[in-house]
Amino acid sequence: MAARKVPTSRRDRPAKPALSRQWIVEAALGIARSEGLEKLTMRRLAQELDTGPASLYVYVANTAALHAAVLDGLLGEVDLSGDEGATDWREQLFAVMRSYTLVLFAYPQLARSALVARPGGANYLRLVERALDLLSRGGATREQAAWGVDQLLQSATATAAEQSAREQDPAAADDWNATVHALDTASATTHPAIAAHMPALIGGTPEERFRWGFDALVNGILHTPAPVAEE
Amino acid sequence: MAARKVPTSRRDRPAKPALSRQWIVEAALGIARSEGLEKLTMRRLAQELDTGPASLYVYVANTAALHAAVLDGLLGEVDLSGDEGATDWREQLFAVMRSYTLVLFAYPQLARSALVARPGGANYLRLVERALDLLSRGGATREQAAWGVDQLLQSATATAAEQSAREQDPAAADDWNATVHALDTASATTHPAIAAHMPALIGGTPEERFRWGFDALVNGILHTPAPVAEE
DNA sequence: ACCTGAACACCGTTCAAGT
DNA sequence: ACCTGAACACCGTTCAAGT
Repeated sequence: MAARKVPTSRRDRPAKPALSRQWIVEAALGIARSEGLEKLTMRRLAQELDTGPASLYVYVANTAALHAAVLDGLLGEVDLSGDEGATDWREQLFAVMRSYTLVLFAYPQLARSALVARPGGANYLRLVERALDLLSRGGATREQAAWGVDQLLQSATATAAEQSAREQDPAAADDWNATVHALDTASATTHPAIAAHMPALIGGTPEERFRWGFDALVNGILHTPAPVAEE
Repeated sequence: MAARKVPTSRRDRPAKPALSRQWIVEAALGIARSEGLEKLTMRRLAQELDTGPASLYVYVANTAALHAAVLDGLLGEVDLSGDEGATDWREQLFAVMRSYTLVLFAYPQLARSALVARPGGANYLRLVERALDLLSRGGATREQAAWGVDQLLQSATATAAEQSAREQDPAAADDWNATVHALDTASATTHPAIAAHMPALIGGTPEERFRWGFDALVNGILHTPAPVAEE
């Protein structure tokens, strides 16, 4: 037995591979997948790669850039083919947005960073391309499609950020319960509208709400004229 | 001159006031206001209050609870009266959502935590109450109003999170520019839809987009039937 | 009951020095 | 050019000890 203690968390690897941006991002994906984004720190990542944190800065500018790279990689898992059986553009678009949401769902906390630092990678472009095409097929004008895709992606991202945080983080779940309780016990005299809408406010499965939100947004996009841009 | 060095950042106050939850939250609001949410740490707050971080835990469970308390305080600044001149429910609702967005705008990074940890305080309830009432007046069913308010608040919160991060954080602004550049240089052969929608995709003022997004959402809410809850 | 000092277990990032 | 040890300047949270 050597006197030097080897960090227990490191499974033995055949050999220490050379550092490279690709290898770093892959390792980062692994940590995000298995331990969550909040554990994906420069120090933790360096430990996984058998080096010191300073070494990573040769390939990654900072933590935000690391998160962006991980997000871009994950967007590759979004299924753009849509529902193959459906010829209906709406059902195909729904399937794509659902797949996008599920991908963000699977990696908690990443959706939050997607809201702030929008991805601009190849996979994000593919997603936008596909959504634009489907909305156009649905009869949206150029302006409606362009701004509508923005709304749809933002809505899906926000839903994933909210929902997945709730499922993973006990504190966030407590917050949600507190909100439900606050709505539930709001006095009928001080908050008549809340009382009147009560079963509906907290009702519905997440799936029902997601589907309705999608349909409402798509209907609104198609029926609301956008200001036409100048030449 | 005393030998003991007084922290330079502390402006001299008449006397050290007794700790209390209210006083702590007020000091926290001050830091969030002047230095941003990311500077609002337990240690920084303790320093501002002339004590050690451990003392705060008597009144505040953890950092998340602190942020939630600050957010709840800020929601008190939302103008619920709406546009007094307008008798139109839609314009009033727009004014309320706009005010909500502007409040979140003024305190960068707070919108992000609002997405994850929904506030459940008195000010949040007032906002929901008002929005429900206005949507009902617009002809929404109970289910449409209940789920619609959720969508409207989520959309406004996400917009604020996105936009304010972009304005405050140079790194987030860079990300945005990178996204714009990626869209702009997307090849017409590999991404025909993006190329075809190009002026619109990055066009429009934030105000135009916000207004259109609001109208699209409201129109969708009113024209999309929601599943009726059981008794 | 309230408050505190000190400690534990972490962070991101930089930089001079090595190879 | 790439990699590193060590340091700087921070974090949140706990806990035993004080008042």
